[in-house]
Parts: sequence; C-alpha cells; structure tokens
Amino acid sequence: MIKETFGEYIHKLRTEASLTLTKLAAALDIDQSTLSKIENGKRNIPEEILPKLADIFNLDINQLEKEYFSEKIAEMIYPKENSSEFLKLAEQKAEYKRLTNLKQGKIDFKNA
Amino acid sequence: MIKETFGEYIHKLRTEASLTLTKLAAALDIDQSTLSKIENGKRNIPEEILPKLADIFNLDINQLEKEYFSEKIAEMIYPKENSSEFLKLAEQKAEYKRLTNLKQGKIDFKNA
DNA sequence: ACAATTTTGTCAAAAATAGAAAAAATTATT
DNA sequence: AATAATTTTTTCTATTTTTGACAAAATTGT
Repeated sequence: MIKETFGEYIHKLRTEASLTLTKLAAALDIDQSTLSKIENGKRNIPEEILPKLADIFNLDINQLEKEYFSEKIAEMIYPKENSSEFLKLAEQKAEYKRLTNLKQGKIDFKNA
Repeated sequence: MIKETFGEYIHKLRTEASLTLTKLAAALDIDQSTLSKIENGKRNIPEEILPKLADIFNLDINQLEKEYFSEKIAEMIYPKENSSEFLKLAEQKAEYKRLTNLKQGKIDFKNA
C-alpha cells in the first residue's frame, strides 16, 4: 500500500523520474496547473489518467486502481469512529448486489 | 443489515406504515415524485432526510447512517472482483488518514 | 538576479444534480 | 368496468458542481 495520498504518490513518481509538471501533464494530456492541483489534493483525479500513469511509470494497473478507489472510500469513512463496521456492511451489500444483479444478467465483470 | 437497497427499505417502511408517497414526502419535505424516484433508485438520497426518517419511523439514526453510507460504498465496489481487497486497503488508508489528521489537529470526531 | 518550475486565483464552459409540475401508467375500490 | 387514488415517468428550468485554460504570484534552483 502507498502511504501517501494518491496525489502525493503521483508527485513522488514524477519527481523520482525527474519530470516537470509540464512534461508529465503533457503526457497525461491535462493542463499543468491541473496536475499541480491533483498532486496537492485540490482537484479530482480523473480516472482516465490511471492507464497512462501505469504506462509511463511501469505500474500494475490493477494495483493502481485499487489504490485509487480505496482512497475514495477512505476519504468517505475516515471521520467515522467505527469505520470497520461500515466496511463490513458494505462488503455484504456488495456481495448481495452482485448476486441479485447476476440473476438479472445486468452486469458483466470483464472490466471489473 | 437490511437486504434491500436503501430506497427499497424506505418503500418498505412507508408501505408498512400505510403512508402514501404524498404523505411521507410532505413529512420529509421533498416532492412526492422525488420520493418515488428515491424509492426506485433513480435519484440520490439526500442525507438530510435520514434524521427525519429516523424520527418518523423510530429508527436508530446511527444504524440508518451506517446503512446509507455502506450502500454508497457497495455501489462503488460491487463490480470489482476482489472487492474485499479494496475494502481492506480502504480501511488502512482511513486509519492512516485519521492518524495524520489527528497530528495536525484537523478533525474532530464529535459528529462521526 | 535570472530562469525554471510550481502553485494559486479567476473566469467561462460544460456537466451533473435538483425541484417542480403535469402526463402517463398502475393499482385499488365501488 | 368505471372511477378514484396512488405511483411512476417525463419534461423543463434553475442551481450547483466540476472542468479546462490562462495568467499572475510564489517558490525554488542556478
């Protein structure tokens, strides 16, 4: 697990590779001011940059997505005292959702 | 745990109490068409109605919030194959966030 | 001091969300 | 089966949120 925020993580990747904001931003196809804000947690991180990041820095895209989404979840529950209870419930609900949706053939897991 | 979606749960509460959409909607201070959509999962559920629901149906507000938030989380992870890994990570991240924020005195847990 | 890099502020455009009224559809009642 | 009541869906407008881009300010490195 990365122990920084996702933005800080990107920052670390970028600086360790000696890239400027401008350069990396260009490669990610976003404005450099936007990338700065992303690194500093002041702007949403668009999901579309994940594959590009994985590509540029040779990272496992699955792990990256895990970090990305779990941060979103953490963001949401960290102020709750008993966050683990929330997560346990969420897990059950997710399970249940999968089951009921499978029955109805609503979802495919290809891009899961 | 409730096994329905939160909307379906509201529906169940409402019908068991023999209330019409119009009546409950009025009590919740929202439009009845909006309540219909909520029950059918076609509209976001505004967090503000939770205390009112708890009040009207004599429910534990904490439990209600738990159901509410965990559904949001479930919504987000249920298409992922290994959702429990996401949640484990999220838990760690939340923990970490709490620690670092405590150090900086950023958050109070009164309303957690 | 100068140049490069990064951060911040601002503003308009686009997208997402919400509220409300009315029409359409469904369900219940007589 | 007709009518009434309830629920669902549609449509429209208003509001809020998010985004992208540029320029100015601040910081950092040489």
